Amino acid sequence: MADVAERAGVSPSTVSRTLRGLTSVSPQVRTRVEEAARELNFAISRQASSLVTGRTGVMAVLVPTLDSWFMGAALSSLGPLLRGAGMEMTVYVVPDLAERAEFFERLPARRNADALLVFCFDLNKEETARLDDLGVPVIYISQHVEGRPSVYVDDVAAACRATRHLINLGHRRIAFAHTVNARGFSFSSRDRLLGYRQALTEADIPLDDDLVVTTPPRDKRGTTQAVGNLLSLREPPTAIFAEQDELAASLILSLRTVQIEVPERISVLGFDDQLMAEWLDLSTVAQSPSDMGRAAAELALELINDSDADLSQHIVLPTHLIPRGTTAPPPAPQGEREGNSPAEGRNA
Amino acid sequence: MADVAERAGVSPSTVSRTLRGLTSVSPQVRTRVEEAARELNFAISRQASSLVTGRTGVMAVLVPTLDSWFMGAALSSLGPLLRGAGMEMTVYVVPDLAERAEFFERLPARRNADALLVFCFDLNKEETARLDDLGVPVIYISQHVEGRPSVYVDDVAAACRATRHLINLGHRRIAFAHTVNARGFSFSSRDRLLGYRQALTEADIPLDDDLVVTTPPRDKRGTTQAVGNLLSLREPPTAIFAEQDELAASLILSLRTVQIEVPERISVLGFDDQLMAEWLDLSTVAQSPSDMGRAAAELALELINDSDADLSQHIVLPTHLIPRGTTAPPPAPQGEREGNSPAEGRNA
DNA sequence: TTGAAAGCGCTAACAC
DNA sequence: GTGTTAGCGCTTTCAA
Repeated sequence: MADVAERAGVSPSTVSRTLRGLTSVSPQVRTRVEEAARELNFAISRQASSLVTGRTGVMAVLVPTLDSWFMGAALSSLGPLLRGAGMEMTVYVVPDLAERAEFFERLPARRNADALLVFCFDLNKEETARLDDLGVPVIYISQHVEGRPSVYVDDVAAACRATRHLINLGHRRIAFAHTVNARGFSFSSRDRLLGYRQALTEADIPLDDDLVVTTPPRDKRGTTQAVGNLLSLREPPTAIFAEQDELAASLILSLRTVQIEVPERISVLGFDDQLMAEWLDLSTVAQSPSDMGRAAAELALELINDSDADLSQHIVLPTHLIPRGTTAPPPAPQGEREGNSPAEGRNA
Repeated sequence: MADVAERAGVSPSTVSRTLRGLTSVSPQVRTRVEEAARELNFAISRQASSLVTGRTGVMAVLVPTLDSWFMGAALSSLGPLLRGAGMEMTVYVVPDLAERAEFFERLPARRNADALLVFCFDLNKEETARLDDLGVPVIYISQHVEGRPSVYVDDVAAACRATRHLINLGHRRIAFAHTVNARGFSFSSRDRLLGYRQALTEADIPLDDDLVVTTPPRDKRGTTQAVGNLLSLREPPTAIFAEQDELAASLILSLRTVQIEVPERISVLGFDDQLMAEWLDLSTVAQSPSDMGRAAAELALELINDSDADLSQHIVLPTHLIPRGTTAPPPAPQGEREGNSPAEGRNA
């Protein structure tokens, strides 16, 4: 910077003012400085400036993985948005409990970011408290934390509506498939199961734990086995609600492998509306991770700038049921009908 | 830090030494300092320390998007590896040409990172030169840049082998499907086309531009249309080599929609071996983005520490042809046979 | 509108 | 093994 100042024949302060776009610089000086900076290929060191301003210009992002549709979409939308605000994005990938313990022990984001975006972690009280005294705003995405800024969809309601869709089609034996996650990374999954149960209860359909199956994530064999378990039940399901599209896709392919047509014999309903849902013509519940990312980033920027902004606001984004080709009425009418709620046609 | 020093009854230097894990601290003092640091919830400011050490502790990563299988896998493996080396990862998402121009204009990584990992960009000379004078090592991933450290797979050879697999099965009308990318983001795609052409030429199969189709990325309609174009050719293909699994998946579903069985009527071969390949039982060429990420990170760390390390080494990672259920011999023997190369059975 | 000087929080070189 | 001191590159008073 001293070099630039010398070359432009001004003081370092003036160079600083110019490069930060302050107005209190005469046009001629401004041109001279900018030219010198360009010639010397100069860029301000964030390290040095943040040392004095107290701002790092960094948005920290905590994610369990980047290898998922949700994270990819959410963070891709984040990047350009932050750039617009002059911020950079540093990403902490914390895939398992060991890394997680270490993260919370060392808390590397402390003093090294202006805000922290926490994605998809099911934090315990202690962890939340630890983040609280990070000294910067912490925004929770795809999870709701009491009294802290959060951005999420109402998974319970969405799953409930989705399940009702199946009920309204005439299904009464409805399975719920979810993936086992490492403990502490599965907020939405739990809520979706709640929604499923709620819909069944409302429709007076008895809950049957045999209909709730669990598979390891992204495991073809596990899915096949789950399908086998469901089919070998005395009264097998006529519909399966999968907690995620990926799982739904896997289920459909497993079912077709054993010559069970979807939706003729069994309906399958997903959650997410990611790309493969359209390809597979999969009925699903749409949510938009990029909207969530954007909302979270905007909220974070607001909290950074207004130190006295509302720290406990929750942004609940909408979901949409998208009926496609994998859900249809069950193959043969099930005997009992009496419990059917009279309202709500098929337009759940 | 001064607070910690005071609380522990030592000087700031000692605190610094302790927290950096230097050995020249007596055990008792070390315990006292660590305790004080914990009690005060103190963490070192990277900003301040990098100002004096000249190291930022940051690995910058330049990617076109995060919303893709390749990036997700590559960066997920990167995170923990960097953490192990005490580094953080800041990600620059540069999705289009406008953002790209701005990135290269401002070069925000300058002085704010110890190394830069450039993923999947097909850079021009000027851009490469601009990165050269960034002052830190720049590693190119999934692309080869002459004289610069690069990590990639041999797309030409892999595509050639893959095409030979189809030829060896008896196919002679082989289509190549690729996605249109924004100019400058499509290094591998180009190389895979080259490999395809090379294999055909070696087998004396005439190149036919009608067999090379292009679709917008992730566009169902575009795929459907491409399939339509291929099927309406006077002599339609009996096999399609898709530049990526995603595209292959989309093609298969399009084909099945119009009642064309895969592989009975048309074989489909992908590239990547991502999750959906296994699900769809898709024959494909496997590459490992996480290995590429790891190799790149290790190379970067080496270049950071050895200023005189070999700056032009290229790491070429292996690919594997994985024949699964979507490739089979063509339905009916094609008339002409004379051009067949005698070598190489079916074990391409 | 510009410059001089102080200092942000840390580390490194040197003394003890 | 520990403390003292100078200074990394910037921004920010304050004075001119």
